Amino acid sequence: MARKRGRYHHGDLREALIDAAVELIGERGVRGFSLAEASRRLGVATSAPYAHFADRDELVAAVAVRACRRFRAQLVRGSSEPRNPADRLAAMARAYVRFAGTQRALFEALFSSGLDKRRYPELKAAEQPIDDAFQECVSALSNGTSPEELADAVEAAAHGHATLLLDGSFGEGYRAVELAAERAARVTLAIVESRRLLTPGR
Amino acid sequence: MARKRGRYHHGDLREALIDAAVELIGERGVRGFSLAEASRRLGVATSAPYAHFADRDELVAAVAVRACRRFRAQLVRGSSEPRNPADRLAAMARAYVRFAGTQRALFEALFSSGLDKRRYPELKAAEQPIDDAFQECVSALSNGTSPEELADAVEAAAHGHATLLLDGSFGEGYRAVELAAERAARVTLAIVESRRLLTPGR
DNA sequence: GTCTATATCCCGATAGAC
DNA sequence: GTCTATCGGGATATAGAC
Repeated sequence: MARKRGRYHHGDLREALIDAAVELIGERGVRGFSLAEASRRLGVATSAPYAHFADRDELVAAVAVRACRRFRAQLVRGSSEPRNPADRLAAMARAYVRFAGTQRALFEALFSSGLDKRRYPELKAAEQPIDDAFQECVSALSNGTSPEELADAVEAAAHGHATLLLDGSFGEGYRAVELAAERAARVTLAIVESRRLLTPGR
Repeated sequence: MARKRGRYHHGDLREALIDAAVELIGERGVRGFSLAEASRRLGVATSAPYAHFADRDELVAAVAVRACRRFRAQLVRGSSEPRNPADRLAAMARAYVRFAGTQRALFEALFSSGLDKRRYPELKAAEQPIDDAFQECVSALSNGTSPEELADAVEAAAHGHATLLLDGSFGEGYRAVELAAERAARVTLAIVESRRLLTPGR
């Protein structure tokens, strides 16, 4: 835990770099993030990171992997209290948007990094639990639709609200986050109620 | 229209730069776009663009403005044929996703550029007609909800499908685009049907 | 409006010492 | 595992000629 102190890292530089990356992305966005500046912040040589990451993108991918875990945790926690399935799903959508609004850097690393995810199988693997969380939450009310389609629909709706929130469409600040989250929750309830329309094939 | 020909531009370099930017963004994403390379493609000096744009971001913003116009046109065209309001709205959501899938570069310039839109009032102005298109389409069925909330909900749902599509969540290629577009259209119908849930206040 | 030339800066990545 | 040193590349932006 000797971060930002001396010139030498006897701790876990790998973890420290991920922390620094999150900070930097939070301040300037993924676009303005560089390996060199992360090193400077930690007081290590710009070559030091290469002992832990093959290149810049690999560090960003590591941030994304961490994001997946936190994200899933927040989704599960946020949706645990309501009793009935529809409300749980709506709470999950709300948690989804709140995560984007409050953990902007992590959300960006996950969805706005411009990374080619096909090149990072571990990231793909880390994303799966997020989908799974929706699936689980949905399984109790799949009557009338395939669970996959309902889960995907809700996830997409939440995702849309989240990204538009980060784009400024809901305004700025705490109020904007809550507004977007609430909207996403309501849309979720609407989708659930009319879920039979999601699979018109039958 | 003497693009890519000689060394000197007697035409409209400003427009040519926007064209080149669209091409480049399409090939490497916004992230990998540079003013310098756009110049190189056109065979002009790297300093030439500065006669038309203050900096790199201003060119990207110009691309985004063009994107707004095309986007709106496609939304309006795509949603003009169905007779009843709900189907029109669903068609608009479908067109939204198709635009993202087929005009990737323009969609990225608009939503994944990392631009601070507050700095580009003309861009804000150019975005308005897109919201308006949804508003108009929604006005015929606002019974039970405020038109704004219904329009925003559908827009967010479409946007979520669009961004997840570009992220690869629906797979790659033509099939993926149509799948995502169809899903967005169905979700729209579900939202419309249960739209009274969007405004629980009353 | 465009060119040539240039200044500056930053970044990614590697080599070799400790 | 980290440092020093360095190479090579590319980008932004300006100055001044045509």
